[in-house]
Amino acid sequence: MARKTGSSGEKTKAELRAAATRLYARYGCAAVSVRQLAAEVGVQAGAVYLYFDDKQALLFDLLDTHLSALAGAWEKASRAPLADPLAQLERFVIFHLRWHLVRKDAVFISYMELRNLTPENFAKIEAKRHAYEDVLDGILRDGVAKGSFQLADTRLGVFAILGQLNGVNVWYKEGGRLSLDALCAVQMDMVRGLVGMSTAREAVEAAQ
Amino acid sequence: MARKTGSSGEKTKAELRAAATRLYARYGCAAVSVRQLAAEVGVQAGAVYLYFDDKQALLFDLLDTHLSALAGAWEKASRAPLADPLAQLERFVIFHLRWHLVRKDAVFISYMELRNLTPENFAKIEAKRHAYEDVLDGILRDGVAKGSFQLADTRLGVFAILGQLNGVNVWYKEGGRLSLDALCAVQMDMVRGLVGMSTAREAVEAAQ
DNA sequence: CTGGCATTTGAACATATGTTCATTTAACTT
DNA sequence: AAGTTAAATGAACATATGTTCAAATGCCAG
Repeated sequence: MARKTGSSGEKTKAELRAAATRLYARYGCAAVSVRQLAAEVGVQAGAVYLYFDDKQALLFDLLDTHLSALAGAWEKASRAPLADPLAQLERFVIFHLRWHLVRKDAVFISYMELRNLTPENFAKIEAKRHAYEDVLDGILRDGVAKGSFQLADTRLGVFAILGQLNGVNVWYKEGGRLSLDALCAVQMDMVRGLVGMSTAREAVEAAQ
Repeated sequence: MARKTGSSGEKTKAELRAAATRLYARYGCAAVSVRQLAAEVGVQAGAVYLYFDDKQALLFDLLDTHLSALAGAWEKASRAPLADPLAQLERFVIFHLRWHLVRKDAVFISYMELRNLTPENFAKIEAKRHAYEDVLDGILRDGVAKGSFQLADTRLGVFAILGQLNGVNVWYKEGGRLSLDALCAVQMDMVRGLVGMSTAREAVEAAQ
């Protein structure tokens, strides 16, 4: 047996990407062998090297694609200008939650497998992540400048908010006791408090 | 060569634990071989099996020790009764930050290597982590019950706060622009806002 | 129907892996 | 000084690893 009936290069490559995302998230990149990955797609180990130079290139491809897609999606979502810092913050929070919650595996990998990148690849990925963090930083700075937010340090605010939001990925299960909309509302409520806008009470009452 | 001069079982075991914590945090459990670990301590691979049944047992030992120590430390730190929910919350936040910031490697492992545990071991570790989360949940419930905190959902509050605080472990470097005390103050400030106590403005002004 | 191209195999390579154990040496007891 | 115990070796085992490549097969244009 050699070439399979109905085979296509792009299809196999896409399947490899998807399988790698799934397996790396579940077991870790180092714990998944090329043979396991290939088997998941129904192919021999050697076939993987037709699409990726080596294991490192595949990992980098996954993270790089993920972060580029994130940047693109935000650019699209933030096209309409908003004057109010709180509205900007809300747009960011909801975008972030929704985008990340449907990409749990990729998100997980993009944080956990950083240490398995070569230094050059690591630098590239970090630069993209940094750019995304700067988006939120800009919103916070704007809010502080306009007197809407009270934050002693916007950089710490960025990490606090992203830490809070990324935590959701760990425990949130679709179809649980909380709908996605309700989740977003509660999270946004806490973020609003975090940045020093104390409209929390009204929001709590509205949610009850 | 067999037994080395000045060797002691407890010492070697402790060194193995320390080396494993360091290496696992840096490269991941699956990516560190028993030989690498042994070499880090200046010993042969076989020696590792005098102290741990296998790789899994070593990993479990690290996580279990870590979480037990956390529980013990909190019990000690929280002995004095506090009536005010905000004071309780402040005690928790500062305890959490200080305890975790000097154990970065162990903390990192205790989150990242969960997936490499057997199901039984995983369950044991999760139970301990859950117990710790319940501490914070209790504080939040108390604060809500007494009308101090405004939170739509204390469980989500737990995850939000722990997410925020654990994020610190990723970026905080000792000797950076922020002292540990200043860090705690800013973080507590944001937590205060998050739970709906809007004393943020005064704190910001005090910090300036 | 045929020839070239795209796609995949399967075997092979060198090396690394987790784990076991008989053997050796150091330290402690008497 | 002799005998016992504690600590560590180093070689061996079976298997798994990432990676390469000539050969084989399916697809499509002429």
